[in-house]
Amino acid sequence: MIAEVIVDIAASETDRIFDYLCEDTLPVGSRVRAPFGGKTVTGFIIGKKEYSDCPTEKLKKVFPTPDELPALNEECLALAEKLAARYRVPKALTLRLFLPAEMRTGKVRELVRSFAQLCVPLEDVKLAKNAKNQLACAQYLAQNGKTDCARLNEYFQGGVSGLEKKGYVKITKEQVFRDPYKTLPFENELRTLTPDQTAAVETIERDTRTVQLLHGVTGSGKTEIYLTLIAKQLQAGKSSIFLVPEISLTPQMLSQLRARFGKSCAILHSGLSAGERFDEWWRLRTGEAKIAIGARSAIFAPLENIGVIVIDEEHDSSYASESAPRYTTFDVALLRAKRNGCKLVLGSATPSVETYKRAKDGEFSLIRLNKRINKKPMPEILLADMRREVRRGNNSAFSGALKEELERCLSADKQAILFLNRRGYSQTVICKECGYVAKCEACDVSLTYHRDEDCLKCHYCGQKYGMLSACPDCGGKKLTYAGTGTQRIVADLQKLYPEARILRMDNDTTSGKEGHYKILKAFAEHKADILVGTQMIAKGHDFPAVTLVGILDADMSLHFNDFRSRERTFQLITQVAGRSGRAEEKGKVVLQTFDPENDVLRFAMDYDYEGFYDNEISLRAAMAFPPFSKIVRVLITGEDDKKTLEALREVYVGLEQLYTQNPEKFLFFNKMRAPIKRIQNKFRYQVLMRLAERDLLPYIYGICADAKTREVLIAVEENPTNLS
DNA sequence: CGCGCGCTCGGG
DNA sequence: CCGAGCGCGCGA
Repeated sequence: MIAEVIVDIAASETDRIFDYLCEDTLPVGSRVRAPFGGKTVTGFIIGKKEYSDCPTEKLKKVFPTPDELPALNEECLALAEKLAARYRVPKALTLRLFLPAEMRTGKVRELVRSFAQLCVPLEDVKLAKNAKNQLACAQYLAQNGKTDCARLNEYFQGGVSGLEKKGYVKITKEQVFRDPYKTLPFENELRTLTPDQTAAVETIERDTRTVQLLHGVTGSGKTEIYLTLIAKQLQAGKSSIFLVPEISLTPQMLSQLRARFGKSCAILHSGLSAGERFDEWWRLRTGEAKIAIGARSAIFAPLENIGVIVIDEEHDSSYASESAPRYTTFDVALLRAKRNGCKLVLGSATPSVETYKRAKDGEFSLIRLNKRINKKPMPEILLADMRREVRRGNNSAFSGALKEELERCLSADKQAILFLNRRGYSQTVICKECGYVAKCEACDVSLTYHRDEDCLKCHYCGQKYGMLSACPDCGGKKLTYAGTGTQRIVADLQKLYPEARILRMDNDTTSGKEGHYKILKAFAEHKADILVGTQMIAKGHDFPAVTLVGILDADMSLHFNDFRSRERTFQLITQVAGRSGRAEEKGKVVLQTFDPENDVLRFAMDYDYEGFYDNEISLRAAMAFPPFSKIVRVLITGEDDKKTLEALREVYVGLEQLYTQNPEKFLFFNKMRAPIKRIQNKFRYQVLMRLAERDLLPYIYGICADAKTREVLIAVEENPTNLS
């Protein structure tokens, strides 16, 4: 038979079907080895047929890999096809998404092991006198039966192969699984839910819409709802996908899930060894495990007959892929949900504005959980006006209120978390006396200081503004650009509280995930009193002894040069506040800002998501930002400046034509240098657009795909999270 | 993507 | 006249 093969080479030139001869038994979806242009590459059979249009003498034969099942099922193939078309990338790239990386890199050596077994009685084994190893090996096999060849070779060097050659031993290849679980007892039982939770589960099951948004305050018991939905599907013989932000796959959560679902669940996360991850993937593929749990990439889990897909912390930015194909997890999840006829459940305490709008518009079902399960109030948030602190002569990073609370906290032998946000190197100009922030007149987005040109720029429209020498509002001269770094904070803090044990966690000092985990563990065990860190300490961790959270520079995130900065700030504060007072003691949060009247901070203080949303959505509408438009950035990067510029020109010509033909569909269109002109030796240019409708997107992808060359990379980013 | 072919340029 | 270097097109 003829196999239609996609070779695993990520290039547009090879992105087409190549016909090969193959065995009739080799199913569609199989991974194969295919002779291709002088050497042998991996390929995927995406179809089979009787005849090929290709001249017979050109046809070569593919040979199978030792996989026990085709690596890709029909749904995966169809989905890979769709994604390749949607993002205009080679099919090899989208097919890869469905496989564990280990399968491609071949780093997993223990996938198949050889097993030896005697095939004649021991008495019939006739050997030369000096063949001691073979004899010993045969005796061992007679006694122990089928044995791993690797082990036999260790004991009796060369013995097995000698026996095999003489036909006394049969060698079979078998797949072995590593078991990352200590065999744990588990219960797949439904737990007792609160009436609110039960109602939520029932609504989700009853509602006919595919997408269900679960909007529940922190501590309202969303996780138990997900687990119940999944457990019910499991009982009905259906599989599930449960997605969480990478960061929240903490050891506690993992053991909780394993205790609940045992071997029925497979956990795909970066903490596993390559081999373990690989085996977890195969357990899903074979159907031995029916629940896939993991970060973004787990949406590609090789499952069939999916009963429910859950995306927890739906608003989390880690759900957007940052390299080609730049898929959004939601889009893929929706495709899979529709294909499987199942529900897609999104959960968050602070849904993204885009998602919430769709829910309010009735496209998604909206389920609210307004009460915390333990009925405890949310921690109280105190606002510390940093302008007043400056006026009083306090130029430190700590307000009087924060110091007061810290002292109270430390003397009660409780723990505190100090949080500071140094996202990127955005240089926002802020007046320390009145809280004024320089913003673009056209875009209402914070301006960014550019040292090389000594000017302020808007990253959304490229407009330049002169650098300020004094605050235009109050005339103050105390204009600053950046927040204080973690190191400085820790040093100052130690000076203030020489007795306190302080831990610091940030990307510069803490190497790798292991390091992070160690620090968090030490803090959880109360081996320190204060934890200072960035974003990463905000998520998912449970520190019962923490009664105080300090947010040192809320303005940093609030005035980031991004249309989502308000939204992110609200999410951040809500999330960080959730770290405080998780056990008996009531928690407190001190929120330091130069802009105490800011409405986002006010809404966050009151835990008023609805208020925040109403305010934000009208702002977005007024400025025509998403979800009322689509921001598209075409980023062109290359090492050779000339060739990169050439590619920019070509893309620009194509896009400009699109623009002049459909001016009414564009809210903004311009080409410019990327705000960071060079990263890792690559020159960067961009064409920035804001579209009123999304129907032009395929053309944009098309133009960019055509202009792509070997040395110049062209990326299309939809609603990008940062514009550097 | 990686190879080989063929064209070009430079040195002998 | 020959050898190294790069651009282009091909691969089933």
